[in-house]
Amino acid sequence: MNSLTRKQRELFEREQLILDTAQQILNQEGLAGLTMERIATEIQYSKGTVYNHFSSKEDIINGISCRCMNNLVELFSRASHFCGNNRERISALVIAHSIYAQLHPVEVQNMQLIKSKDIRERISADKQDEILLLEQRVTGIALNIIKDAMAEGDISQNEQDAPDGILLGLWSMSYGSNLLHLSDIPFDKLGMRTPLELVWINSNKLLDSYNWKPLSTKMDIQALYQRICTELYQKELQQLNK
Amino acid sequence: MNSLTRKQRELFEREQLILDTAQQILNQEGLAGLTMERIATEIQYSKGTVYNHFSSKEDIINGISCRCMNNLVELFSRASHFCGNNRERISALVIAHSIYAQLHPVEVQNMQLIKSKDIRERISADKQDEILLLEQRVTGIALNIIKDAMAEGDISQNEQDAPDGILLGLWSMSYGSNLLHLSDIPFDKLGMRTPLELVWINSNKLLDSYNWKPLSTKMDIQALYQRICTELYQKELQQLNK
DNA sequence: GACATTATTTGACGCAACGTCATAAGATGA
DNA sequence: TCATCTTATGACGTTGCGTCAAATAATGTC
Repeated sequence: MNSLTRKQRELFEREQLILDTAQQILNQEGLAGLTMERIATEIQYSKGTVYNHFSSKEDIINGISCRCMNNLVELFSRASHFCGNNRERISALVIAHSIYAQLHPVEVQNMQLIKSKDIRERISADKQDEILLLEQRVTGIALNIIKDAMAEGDISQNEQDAPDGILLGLWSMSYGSNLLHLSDIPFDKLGMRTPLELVWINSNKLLDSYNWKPLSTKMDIQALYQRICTELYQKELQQLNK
Repeated sequence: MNSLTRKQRELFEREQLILDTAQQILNQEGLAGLTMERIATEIQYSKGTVYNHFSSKEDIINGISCRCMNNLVELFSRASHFCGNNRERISALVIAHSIYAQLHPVEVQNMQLIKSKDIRERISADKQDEILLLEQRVTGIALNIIKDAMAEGDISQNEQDAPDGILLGLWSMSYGSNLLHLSDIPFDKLGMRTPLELVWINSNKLLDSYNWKPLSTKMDIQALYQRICTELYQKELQQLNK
C-alpha cells in the first residue's frame, strides 16, 4: 500500500515534470517547437514514457490548459475575497482576468485550439471534464458575486437583467479584450489605446448600465484599480514588469 | 498584353479554386483533414502547383481568412448604410458580426491561429498586410459611425469616451461573444442563455452607458433587431436556418 | 511549321514528427 | 534465486510538409 502510493506519487510528479517542461518549451519556442521528442529529451526519458502519461500532443496542451485555469481560479478566488462591496469584488475579477492573460499569453492563445472540435476529439473524455469543471468553478465564482449583489439589493432585479446576462456581458468583454490584446493588431498604429487599457473603463460602463450600485460615476475607479492591484496582485504585477 | 492578362486571370481563378476547395475541406473535415495533397487531388493538379500559389498551409489558412474578412467587410458595409440613426447603424454592426461568426464558424475559430506569432512568421509580409488592411477597413467602418454620432451630438463628448473606447468596448464584447459561442461550453446545461442571445442586450447596455442617444430604454430594441435582420440580412439568416 | 526559349507542372524525395509495439530492463514478491 | 508483473525504450510504419530536378507545355521568332 505504501509502496503503491510512493509509485503513484512518482508517476504524478513525473506528470507534473512533463507539463512543466512542455509549458516551458511552449513559451520559449512556440507551438511548433513543442514536440514529443523534445519533451522526452528534456526530461531524460524516452518518447514512449511520455506517451504513457499523455495520449497525444493535444492531451498535453489540454494538461497545460488545466494548470493555467487553476491559476485563473486562484486569481478569481482572491478577487472574490477582496475586501469591499460587491461591485468592487466583481470589478476585481476583470482585473484578475486580464492579469491572467498577461501571465499566460501563449497558453491562453493556444487554449483556443482545444476548443475546436476535431482537436477535442483527441482528448479523453475525463480530461475534457476536468476543463469543464474548471470552467464551472470560474463562472461559479462570478455568479456568486452577482447573486450576492442581487440579494443585497445592489442591482435592481428584473427578468432581463438575470445573472447570466451580466455574467456573459462581462465575460465576453473580458475574454474578447484579452484575445484582441494577444492578437498582434497594432492598436497604437491605428491611433487607439489597447484593449487592456480600455477593458477597465468599459466593464465599469457595462456594470453601470445594469445599474449596479455604487455606480462608477460616484466613485474613483482609477483609485479602485490601484487598490485592487496592490492589495491583491502585487506579486503578479511585479512578475509582469520584469 | 491580352494574353498576359488571360494568363493572369487563369492564375487568379485557380487561386480562387484552391481557396474554394480548401475552405470546403476545412468545413467538412476540420483542420486536420486539410492537407496540401488533399487539395491537390481535389483540384486535379499536383501538390507542386498548389505550392506555386501558396507557400505553406498557413498561407492557405491566411487566404481563407482574407476571404472571410471580405465577407465581414461586406456585411459591415451593409450595416453602415442601414437606413436609420447612428445608434441603429452601430447596433447593426453587432448583428452583422454575430451573423458572420455563424456563417463561418470553423474559419473564425481557426483565424485565431494566424494571430499567433510562430504561425504568422510563415506567411509572407504582403499577405499579412492584406489582413491588416482588412482589419482597418472593418474598424474604419465602425469608427466612422462613431464619429458621425459624435459630430451629430448623439454622444456627449468628453475625453474618456473617445472613439477608441466605444469601438474597443463593442469590438471586444462582440468578438468575445462570438468565440465563446463557438467554443463548446454547454451554456444551456449551466442554466444560461447563450452569448449570441445576450450580446444584443449587452451591447445595447454598453452603448446606453456611453449615453449614446437614443437610449435603448427609449426604444423597442427587439423590434429594431427584427428590422435589421429582415432589412439587411434576410438572405444570410435563411441560409443559416437550413 | 520548326526551333529556341521561357514558363509551368509534376511527383519522387528528404525530412520531421506522430504514435505504436515488440522487446528489454527493472521492480516486486514468494 | 527465480518467476511474474510492471514500466521504459527506441526502432519502425505512417503521414504530411515542402523542395527541386526533370518533364511538359506555352510563347515567341524566323
